[in-house]
Amino acid sequence: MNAPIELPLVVIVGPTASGKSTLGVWLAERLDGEVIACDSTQLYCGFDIGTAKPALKERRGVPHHLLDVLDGKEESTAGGYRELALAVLRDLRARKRLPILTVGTGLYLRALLEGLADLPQRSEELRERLWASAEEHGVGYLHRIVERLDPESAGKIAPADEQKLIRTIEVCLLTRKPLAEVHRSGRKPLEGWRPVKIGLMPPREALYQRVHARTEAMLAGGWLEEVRRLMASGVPESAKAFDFIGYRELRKVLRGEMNLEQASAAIQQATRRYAKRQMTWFRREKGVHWLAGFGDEPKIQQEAKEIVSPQLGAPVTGARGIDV
RNA sequence: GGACGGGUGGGUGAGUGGCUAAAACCAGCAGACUGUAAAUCUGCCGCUCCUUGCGGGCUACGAAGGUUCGAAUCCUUCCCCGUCCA
Repeated sequence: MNAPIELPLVVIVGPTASGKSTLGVWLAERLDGEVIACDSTQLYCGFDIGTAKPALKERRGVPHHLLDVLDGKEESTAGGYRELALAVLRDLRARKRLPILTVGTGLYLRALLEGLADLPQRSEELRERLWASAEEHGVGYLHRIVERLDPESAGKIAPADEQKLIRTIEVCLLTRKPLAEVHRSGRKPLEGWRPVKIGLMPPREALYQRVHARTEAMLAGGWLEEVRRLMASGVPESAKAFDFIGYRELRKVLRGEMNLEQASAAIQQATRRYAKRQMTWFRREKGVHWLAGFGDEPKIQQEAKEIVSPQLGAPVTGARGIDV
């Protein structure tokens, strides 16, 4: 298979509420682009307000991809996202449109750009058994198993990190090889695209203020009603999407375990922590042009355009970036 | 005015003479993370100094005194908060 010609791919990273969507649309309007959401929560149909999914009017006629592609009962995965995104990229290549990725979920971006090792998908039966015996045998049990199956990975995972331990055991059992070894077999990075990465990093205080204001606005905009409707429409309580920030708190409100005021405070706090984790992740992302502001600020938008524009014509130059 | 109960680090709150710069939890900060990632987990968390060590100094449990080799912990007075009695 011949390697396809490299085309530019705009990637916008940043914490929640930093204005990625706004900047994405703004750039798309000026550069013949289409937006591809890279957000594990915006994938879900019906989960709109709380996931800060851009509303139709905010999309301003710019096509948006990978919103509303799962129903509430399904579960997204990094590998699944990669497949979906690759299909969209093929489509945009054929139609000669500039893809603009708005990225909230760092893992999904990495899965798309750097690929994933050839690992089996999750196995629910296996996981259930592991959870059960983990509960029975107490903390440390899973870690001891990993030490036996894959000492190298065991050294990298904390004994309390059951989620990662289970994934490791799962892969070891299904592939009959240590995870660490399977990882060494390599990943298949994205071919045919040259990422141009823009990072939004507004001042911490200002970001938190936006998070607070946005939470209030979402609640005023009918978020609780949305949750009520989703529950009534048959999305099971156990659905993954109901564990997203805000959705879990608002379910408590509906169950009478919490009042709206408490929920609002809890949501703001959880969102702040989430934003912080995103920043930790994105700071390590290579080749990002960082901008110290919000994506809806004209100054920032202009700067972003000045970074992207020169990259559009240039054929096969390697992506250059400023590391922070 | 009287009787109790209480005032602890950013918050909640344990601690009743040395093992206490003070549990635990939360918040905060930093970090890890290849199919749950809006998840999961880790470290730090009074100030300060350096020869970064289970190191030194300083400050700290409402305030001021006192007892003691040693006090957040005991005593005295004062100030504040809560409940009850007048």
